[in-house]
Amino acid sequence: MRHLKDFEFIEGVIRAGSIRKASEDMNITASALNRRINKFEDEFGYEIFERLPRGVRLNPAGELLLQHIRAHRSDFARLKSQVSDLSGVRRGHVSIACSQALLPYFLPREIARYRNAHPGVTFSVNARDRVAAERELTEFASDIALVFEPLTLVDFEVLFAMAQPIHAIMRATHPLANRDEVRLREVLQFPHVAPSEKLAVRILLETAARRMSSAKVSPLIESESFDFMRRYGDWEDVISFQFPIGLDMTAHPDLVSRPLSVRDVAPGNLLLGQLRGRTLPVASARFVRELVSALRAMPV
Amino acid sequence: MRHLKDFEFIEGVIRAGSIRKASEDMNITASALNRRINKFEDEFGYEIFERLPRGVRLNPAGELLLQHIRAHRSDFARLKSQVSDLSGVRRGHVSIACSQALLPYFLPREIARYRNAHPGVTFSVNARDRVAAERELTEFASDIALVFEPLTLVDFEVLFAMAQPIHAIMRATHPLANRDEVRLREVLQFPHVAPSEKLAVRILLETAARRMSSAKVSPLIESESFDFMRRYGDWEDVISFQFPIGLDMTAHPDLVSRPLSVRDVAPGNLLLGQLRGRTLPVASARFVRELVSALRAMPV
DNA sequence: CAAAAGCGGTGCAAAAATTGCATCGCTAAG
DNA sequence: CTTAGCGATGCAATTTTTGCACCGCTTTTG
Repeated sequence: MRHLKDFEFIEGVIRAGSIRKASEDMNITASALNRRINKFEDEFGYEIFERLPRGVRLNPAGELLLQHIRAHRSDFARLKSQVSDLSGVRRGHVSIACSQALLPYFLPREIARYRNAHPGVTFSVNARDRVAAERELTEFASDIALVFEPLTLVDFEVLFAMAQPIHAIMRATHPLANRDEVRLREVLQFPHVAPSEKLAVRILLETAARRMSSAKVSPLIESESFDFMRRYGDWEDVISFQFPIGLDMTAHPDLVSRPLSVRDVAPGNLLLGQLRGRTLPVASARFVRELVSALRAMPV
Repeated sequence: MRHLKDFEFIEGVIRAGSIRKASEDMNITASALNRRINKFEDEFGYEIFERLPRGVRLNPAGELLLQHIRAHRSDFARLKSQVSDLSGVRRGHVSIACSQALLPYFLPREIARYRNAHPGVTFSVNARDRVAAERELTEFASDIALVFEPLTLVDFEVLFAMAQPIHAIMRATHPLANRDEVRLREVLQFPHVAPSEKLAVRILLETAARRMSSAKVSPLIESESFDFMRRYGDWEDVISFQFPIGLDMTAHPDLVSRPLSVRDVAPGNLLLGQLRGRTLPVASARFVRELVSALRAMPV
C-alpha cells in the first residue's frame, strides 16, 4: 500500500534510532530514506525528529504522529477485515495479551471453538503481565487483553469483569487437603511457592498478608512461571497458588485445589478489555462476544 | 500530503460519478486517473467501484472505504491541530451545523468570546435542519451540531441537552401581550405564521395541536426563515414562534415574547452533539467546553 | 436500425519523482 | 587530537507516473 510506505519508514527510523541504521534494515539507501523523512516533514509542516549528533529522536510532534500512525494502521486493518467480511471471506486476525492463567486451558479451548466456526481467522496469543498488557493495547500491538488486576485502567476499557478467588494447590495427601476452603494464615505456615511481585496472585497475597500480623508470604521458590511452579510440586511437597481458570484438576488426580477464604484474601479481578474508544476489527469484536459469553457461563 | 492524494482522487471520482468527469475537475488525464484507481484497487486487494456503462459507482467495499477516508481525513486534521497546539500556535478550525435559532445572537456572541481568547481559530457556521445536521456529522463535514430535536440520534453523541419552551412573539399591543404565558388554543385563534414542517418548532406545535380537538396550526405564512417571519411582523399584526435562545427582545421594544404553556406544548430539546465515538480536534473540543458552560449559564 | 456519444481500459513515449553513489560538515567518543 | 558515526546534498541513473492516441464496449439518439 503506497500511503503506508512513509509511515513504515518513519516507524523504522524510530525503532533504529538513526536514519542510517534504519536504512540498513529496510533495503534503502540512507540518503533516499533521509530525503523521504525530510520531505514528509516538509509536507506535514512540522519537524517530527530531533537531530542529535548520534542519530534522531522523536520530538513531541513526532510522538503525536506516531500515535496517529498506529491508530491509522489499526483502522486500516479493521477496514480490510470489514471488506473481506462482506465479500464472504470471513478472514481476520485477533491478537490477545493475557495472563498466564489463561494459557493452558481457557484460551486454547475458546480459540479452538471459535476457529472451528471461522477457520480463516488467525490468532496471536502472548502472556503479558498487567503492565505490559496495557501498554500493548495503547500501542495497538494487541487488540484485546485478558488480565488479572490491570494497573492503571487509564486507556483500558473494561468489556467484562469477573472475580476469581485464589486457589491453593497441594497434594491430595496434604494436611489441608480435606478442607472446603483454607485460611491464609494456615496455608502460609506450610512450605509454599509463589509467583513474583509483578503478578496479580502475589500482589493479592501480599496485600492480604500485610493485614495480618503473624502471616507472611515467604516462598521457598519464586517464579514468573506458574507452569514451573506447578511442576515443581511433583518433586517437593509444597503449596502453590493459582486462579482456578488456569487449573484443570482432573488432569492431576494426585493434586487438589482449595480456594483461599475470601475473608482473608480478596479475589482477583479478571478483566477483559480493549483500548479505550477504539473500534475493534470485526474478527476481534466477534471473538470478544464469544469470550464474554464463555466467561459468563464459567462456574464460579 | 502525498498519502492523501489517492483518497482525494477517489473522492473526486465518487463526486463526479465517472472517471472521465472527475479527471476534468482535477487537472489530470482520464487515463492517469483511471490507472491510479486501478492501482489502488490492486494494492487494496478489492474493487471499490462498480463499472457501469455510463460511469462508476461505489460498491459496498467502496462505501466502507469512503467512511474510512473521511475518518482518516478528520483524524489527520486533529493530529495537525494537536501538533500546532503544542508548538504554541493555537490555531485550528471549528465547523458547526446549527439550528437557525442559534445564528442571530447565541453563536455570534460565543464565537466572538472564544476568538477573543484564541484569535488563530477559525469557524464555519451553517444553518442545517435536524436531518442535515446529523448527516453532516457522519460525513465529517461538521465537527459539532447544535440543533433542536435531532431525528435519529444513531450517530449523534449528546454532549449537552437543554429544554427550551417555544415562545410566541407578538406586538406589545396584542390582546395576549399582558399574559405571563399563553395557551396554545388561544394563540392559534389569532393570525399567526409558522415555520415549515421540517423545523422543530413546527413539529412541536403540530404534535401539541393534534392532541387538542379544536386547535389547529393554520399559518398565514409558512417559511423556513425565522428571520423573515419576525420581520414580517413589522407589516402585519401576526404571532410568530421561536425558541428564546433565538430572541433578543431588548432589540425590539415594540414586541413581546411569551412562552407557550408547557401544559400544552412540550419544550424543544436543544442538543449539542458530535459524531458518536469521534475524537474532536482540540479547537473543537475546547469550544465545546465553552459552549457547554455558556449553555449551563443561560437563564431558563 | 445505424450513427454518435460517452464510458473504462491499454500501448507507448515523454515527463517527473525517487533512488543510489560520492562527498560534505558536524559532533562526540576514544 | 583523531576517528567513527551521523544527517545533509549535488548529480546521474532508475523507476514511477503521466499524457496522448486509440480500442472495445454500451447506451442514447436521430
